[in-house]
Amino acid sequence: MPELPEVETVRCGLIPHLVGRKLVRLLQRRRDLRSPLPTRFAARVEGRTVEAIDRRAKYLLLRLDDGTSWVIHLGMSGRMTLLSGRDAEAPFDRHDHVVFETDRGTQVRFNDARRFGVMLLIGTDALAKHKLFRHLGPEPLDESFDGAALAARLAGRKTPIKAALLDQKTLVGVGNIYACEALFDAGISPKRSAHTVQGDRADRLARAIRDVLRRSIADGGSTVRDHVQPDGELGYFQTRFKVYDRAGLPCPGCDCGKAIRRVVQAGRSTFYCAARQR
DNA sequence: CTTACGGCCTGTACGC
DNA sequence: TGCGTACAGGCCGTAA
Repeated sequence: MPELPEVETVRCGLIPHLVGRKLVRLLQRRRDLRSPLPTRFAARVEGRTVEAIDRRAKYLLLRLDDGTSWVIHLGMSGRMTLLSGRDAEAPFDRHDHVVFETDRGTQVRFNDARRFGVMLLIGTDALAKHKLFRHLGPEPLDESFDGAALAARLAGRKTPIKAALLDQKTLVGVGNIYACEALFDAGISPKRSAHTVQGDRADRLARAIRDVLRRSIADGGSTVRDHVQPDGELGYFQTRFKVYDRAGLPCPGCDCGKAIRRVVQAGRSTFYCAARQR
């Protein structure tokens, strides 16, 4: 489900309930996510205190007090929901794969119908060198991310700019929705060869990426089908989409009067306005 | 090194 | 109603 804004929304929803709390019980209801859950998972988590929750790319990082990071990726359909009191006694859904509780009685359920999600326990020192993290590009919301940084990552690349934005080696956190939206906001065609996005175009695109991600976080992310905040609230940024999933509707950006088009690039739907985006 | 593609899963929407 | 198909917010491994 989640791109950067959805993961960030989940992170912020979990922090008040988990940071400083001891994890007292973990139930593993099935092991076979994208990769198998950690061996002796419950024993390695129970009794640990969560010191912080960070995010790198689309990964949540629960920092435990024994120097390990509990790495969680939500895949396409993963959710983390908080339950307390009576609600915590509700029967499990068939896709509630991992359930855990804190010393304050808060229950967290990790639900992931498609099982593209990931959970790992990795020593915090070793994280940056781990194969899942080693090749990740820059964080778009870091202060140092700007047009020049983006342009440097795009130099020499012949793939379409849309595909380059989805590649987490270029930059992290952008998925199909926000790639479409950012390209629209920047007025750049998704088909343009990535290496031609330099100078002013790269400045506009870097700014558009940062803006769209920030505005979505402010709205609690986008609830297209799966995303819910940990407290059960929906996200609302989908009401502000200008092109994503709007094929055939009029372009909202100018008076071009053209309809939003849908094409397939790298196996994913791209939505754009052929008049406004060059 | 880069790029393209199949595959991983389940659920849902749609056309017949 | 059922059935088949296409598609869905991600990413990995492989091959060229």
